[in-house]
Formats: sequence, C-alpha cells, structure tokens
Amino acid sequence: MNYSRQREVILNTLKSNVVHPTAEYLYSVLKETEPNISLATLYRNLNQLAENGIIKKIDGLDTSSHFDHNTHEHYHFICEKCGRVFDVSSDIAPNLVKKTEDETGFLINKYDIVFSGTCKDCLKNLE
Amino acid sequence: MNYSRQREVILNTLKSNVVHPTAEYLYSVLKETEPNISLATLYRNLNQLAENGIIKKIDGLDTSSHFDHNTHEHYHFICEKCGRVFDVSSDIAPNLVKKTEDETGFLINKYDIVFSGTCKDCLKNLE
DNA sequence: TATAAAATGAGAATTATTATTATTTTTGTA
DNA sequence: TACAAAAATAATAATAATTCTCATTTTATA
Repeated sequence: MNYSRQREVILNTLKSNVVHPTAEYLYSVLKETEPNISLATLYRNLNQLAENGIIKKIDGLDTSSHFDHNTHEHYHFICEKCGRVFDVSSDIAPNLVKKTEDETGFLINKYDIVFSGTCKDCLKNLE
Repeated sequence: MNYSRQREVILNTLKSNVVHPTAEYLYSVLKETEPNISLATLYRNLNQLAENGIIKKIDGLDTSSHFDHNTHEHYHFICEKCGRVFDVSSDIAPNLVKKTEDETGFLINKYDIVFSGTCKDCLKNLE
C-alpha cells in the first residue's frame, strides 16, 4: 500500500467523525476540502483501510456499510427512530471468539454483533 | 395479511431447505414448481414473513440477505472458503439482550451475531 | 355475489458498490 | 536528480440486490 494523500484525508475525516458514517456521508464531508475526490477512490480506500485493520467496516446495520475508526472490540446499535449508531461495550458477550471457536471448531476471522431498536433519547420522546 | 398460495409455497420451500438461502437461490428452487412466480413476489413475501416473526432475515453475512425458518435464538457463521452458513448456539453469549438493554437503556427489537472465517471442513482441507 | 383490500407478475427504477481505463502519483534505484 | 514500475486517482460505466409501479387477479367479508 503506497502512500496517498486522499487516503490520509479519508482516514483523518473518519477519525474526526464521532458518528459511524456511511461512504455517502463521508463523501459529502470530504467534498468540502477535496472537491475532486472520486466516490470510487473513497470506497477503494475504505476497503483497503478495513482490510489492513486500520478501520472497521460495519455491515448489517442498514442498507449501507458504515465505517468506524475505533478498532477496539465493541459492538453496535442502530436506532430505528433517529438512525444514529451507538457503541455497545464488549462486556455484554465475554470471550465471544474463544467460546465460539471452542464450540464450533471453526476459525473466526471477523465477527460483529448488531442491535437495532429504540435509543434512550427516542424512548424519552415517546413518553 | 391475507392468505396467498405463493406465500405458502415460499415458506414451505424455505422450511424444507437445510441451508440458509438467499432470495436468488430460493427463486431458482421455486421456479421448478412455480414457474410464473415473480422475484418481486418472493422478496415481498420474505420481508412480510420476517416482519411477522415467522422467519428470520439474516444480514451482514455477505452481499445478499439470507433467510432462516428457524426463529429460535441462535447465531450464524459464514465460511469464507466454501460459502456455507452454519448455526452457532446462543450459549456463546448468554442473556445478550437483557445485558445490553440494562447496560444501554435502549430497547432492542432485533439483534444478530455474525461470524465469518474458515469452517471445520475447509480447515481440514488446508492441512 | 358484490365489493374492498390485499396480493400478484412483469418489468422499470433505485441504491450501493465495484469495475474499467486513461492519467497521475509514489517509490525504489540507477 | 531522473526513470521506470507499481500503485493510486478521477470519471464514469457496469453490476447486483432489492424495491417500486401498476394493471390484473385473488382473497375475505358484508
């Protein structure tokens, strides 16, 4: 993987983003500082960064992949009302990989837990 | 939801299927007995059945949704080598929903654990 | 049996993502 | 520093999975 300015900008933009953006959202933000960046470049780099373990790709939340600069073990929740994505502590499922590998005899390369429902704020608004 | 013969056939086909098929695969099987069935009808019914809790839609395994007639709590593993989908016992993550709801204060409606890696058979073939 | 609601088949449309390609940038070496 | 090979880019075409549209048919009910 050679250096590329675009990749650096993409990673920095993702890092400065508190949410768990989709490619489309990142693209809209990147356009401000990098008006000539191509959507293909964005996708290519996001995939490369994920393959190299520098970021994480989150699938199964909604129709798009989301991206996360936090590679520490944690899981995700998407609110069906407001669409926000939240982190869930890995404490909810201790030793998940070891347990599963022991139980199945499979070798695990990637895994994720994805929840959807109603977040605290949206529950409050329903009262 | 009114009765429809097509929906009944779709559900029966899914039930008699040991794998966790995609819509495309189900379509190819259904075509044999229901040559006029429409792909739109298949998708519409799979979604309806899932919304009504009669089947489960599994997302995040690969580029397509997979469908599962087994609605008991369990998780999934997809082998990156052979593409097969396996069930994983819910014992690997006890009290997952309660723990997560307690920890987050969110209301969980849907959740899933998805693993990918190499299955036992494919590991053996690598030796 | 008439009617309204729901479902269908066919195919167009949409959405997210990947592939193609000519050009540009990066990098290791002469 | 210049140069060639490898890698990356922008622009856009292509693809894959799924949903939408709509005229017609089926189902449930009064």
